Amino acid sequence: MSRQSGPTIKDVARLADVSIATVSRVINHNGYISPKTNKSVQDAIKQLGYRLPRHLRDQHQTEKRIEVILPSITNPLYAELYEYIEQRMTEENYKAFLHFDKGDEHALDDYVMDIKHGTVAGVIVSSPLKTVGTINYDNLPIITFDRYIDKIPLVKCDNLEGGKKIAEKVLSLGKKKILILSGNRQDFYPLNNRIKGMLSVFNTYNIDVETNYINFVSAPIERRIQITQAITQPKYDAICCTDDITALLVKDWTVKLGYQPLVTGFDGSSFIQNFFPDLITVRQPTEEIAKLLCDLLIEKINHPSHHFEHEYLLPVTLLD
Amino acid sequence: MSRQSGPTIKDVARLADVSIATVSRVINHNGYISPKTNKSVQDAIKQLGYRLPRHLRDQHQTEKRIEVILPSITNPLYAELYEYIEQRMTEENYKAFLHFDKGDEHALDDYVMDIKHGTVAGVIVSSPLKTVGTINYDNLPIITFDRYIDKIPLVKCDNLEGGKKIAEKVLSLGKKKILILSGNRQDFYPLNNRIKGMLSVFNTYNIDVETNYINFVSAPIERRIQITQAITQPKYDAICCTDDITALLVKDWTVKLGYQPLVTGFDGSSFIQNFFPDLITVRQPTEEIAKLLCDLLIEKINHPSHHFEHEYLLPVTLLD
DNA sequence: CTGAAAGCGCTAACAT
DNA sequence: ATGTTAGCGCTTTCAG
Repeated sequence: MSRQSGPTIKDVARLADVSIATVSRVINHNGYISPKTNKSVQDAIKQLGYRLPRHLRDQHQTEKRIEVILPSITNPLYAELYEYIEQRMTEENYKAFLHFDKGDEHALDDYVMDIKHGTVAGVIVSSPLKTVGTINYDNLPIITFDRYIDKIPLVKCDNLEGGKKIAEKVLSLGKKKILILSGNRQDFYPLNNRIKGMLSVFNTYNIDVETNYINFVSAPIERRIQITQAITQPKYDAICCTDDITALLVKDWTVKLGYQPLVTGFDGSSFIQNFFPDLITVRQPTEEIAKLLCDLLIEKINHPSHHFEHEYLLPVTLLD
Repeated sequence: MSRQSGPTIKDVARLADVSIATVSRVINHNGYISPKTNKSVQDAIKQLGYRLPRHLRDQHQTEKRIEVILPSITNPLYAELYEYIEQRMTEENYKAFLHFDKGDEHALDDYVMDIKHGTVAGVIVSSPLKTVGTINYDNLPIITFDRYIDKIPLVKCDNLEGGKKIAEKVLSLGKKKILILSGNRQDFYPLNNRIKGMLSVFNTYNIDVETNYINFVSAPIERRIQITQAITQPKYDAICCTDDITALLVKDWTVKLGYQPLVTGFDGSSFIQNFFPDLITVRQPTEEIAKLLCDLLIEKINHPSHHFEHEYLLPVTLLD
């Protein structure tokens, strides 16, 4: 094996005139060390610019790793969520690592192995990953944001309530002919809670409502095309989208088409709040979601066999 | 040391009835292995769900790491840049890791050590990090996006040209009284090239131009406040901002103030192009920047002593 | 409080 | 083509 070129504890030990065991101890604040040797070792470390190599940092859990798997950070919702997660995890002395879902449904297996190898402390997922039959996920330190994966605890906002609030708002504005547009095929069937919430209200008032979806594609350009196909004529009073990005695209398209229905979104990231303050949408409490995800995960890391709910619901706010 | 709980190559070896060396060879596609043993080993690996632990994956460079240090991904420009970097690095069989600049100016040192330990392959930075005197950065696999850090090669778009294009556009629209507003104090002094470009054009035509800046703060809310302080009266024909986010904030504020100067931005991320198609701005070629960053870095990893320019300039497009 | 030494899971000569 | 064995840099008993 090629010898590492940076300084090792051996070098530090030699310089400080102690054994490598002692150096190890001061690095890990382990066992007792006399103030005197401590100082001389610290000095040697500084002088040589010594640092524990990464691979040993996670072999020995010096740096507790959390893997975060997201579909993309191009959507401000996820970008913000990740930044909050990263912040909180840092506060709690963990280190977050971001991964994108590459369409490999079995990606989770690898992380599970890493957990078993003791080399990652926990995982946060918000991608539609699959579970593998032979593994028991019950006591594993994994938490999900808004995705159902087997028995893994899930955190999400109250989508049903959000859908209702949107619908009520739309009704209060006197809209009668409505399209519910899902920005995502998966969410369309089985019907997701946002749509269910909207429908429950609309149906109560016998409102004329249609539903449609566009296939999920991350590139806005392609979504655009699908939207133009879904909305060809100005026949709706209001178009209720299941996410903000779709809403913005719809808004843009309808303007071009020369008609201006009410368009509503869903998610309400800070970015959207700041730069599209006029969009009627529902705010997912990103910061609170991140906090809860982290806190639950850490709880699960420390007490694998504690009882966890299958679902944690966070309240939602209408932005109008 | 606590024994790792996942299966090890030892287990695989036992099951496949070969030596651990053989298992190691099939894992690393090293040396010669008979098709027969290969198969039995592969089977054993599958059966046990064996996986090379992370720490060994990077100890032995099985997975070549690239560390990417960014200020934030809350700005779509950086979010997109990172996604492109991540994509390209994956294509090239590297694995990208995202880190946020935590205000620790000496963060680079740690990465340098990791490089020397052979445990990270390269680094891409876009944060104002400091360099440490004792280290020679010349042949180190580090590349910068739009930041001057000592002798590290830098990739950026042609900010000077971008500034000129913006100014020409503004003039062509007949604007006479202009404010150049920097969204970032650091960029204001020493004057950055975007502003220099604008000024060079405005001055040629003897246009009445003022300059101002707001202190950089990532939270848009705080920026808002600063903007309201910078722009209290409708005295400008046009306000040229050095980034899109600031431009959006300014636009929003001026509307509220009841006057509508021409507002221009800078960056032109896909997000902005898609959702603010009306904003006059300059497009940084994010994808090309990412590609160049990656390609140069990989070149530098493989040929540390090749000659590299100090600066690589990518062309810019006016979006109007 | 500190050092010697065994061991971690793996890779890489060196044999055969 | 495969096994044996000596490391790798560090942590962790176990003595003293």
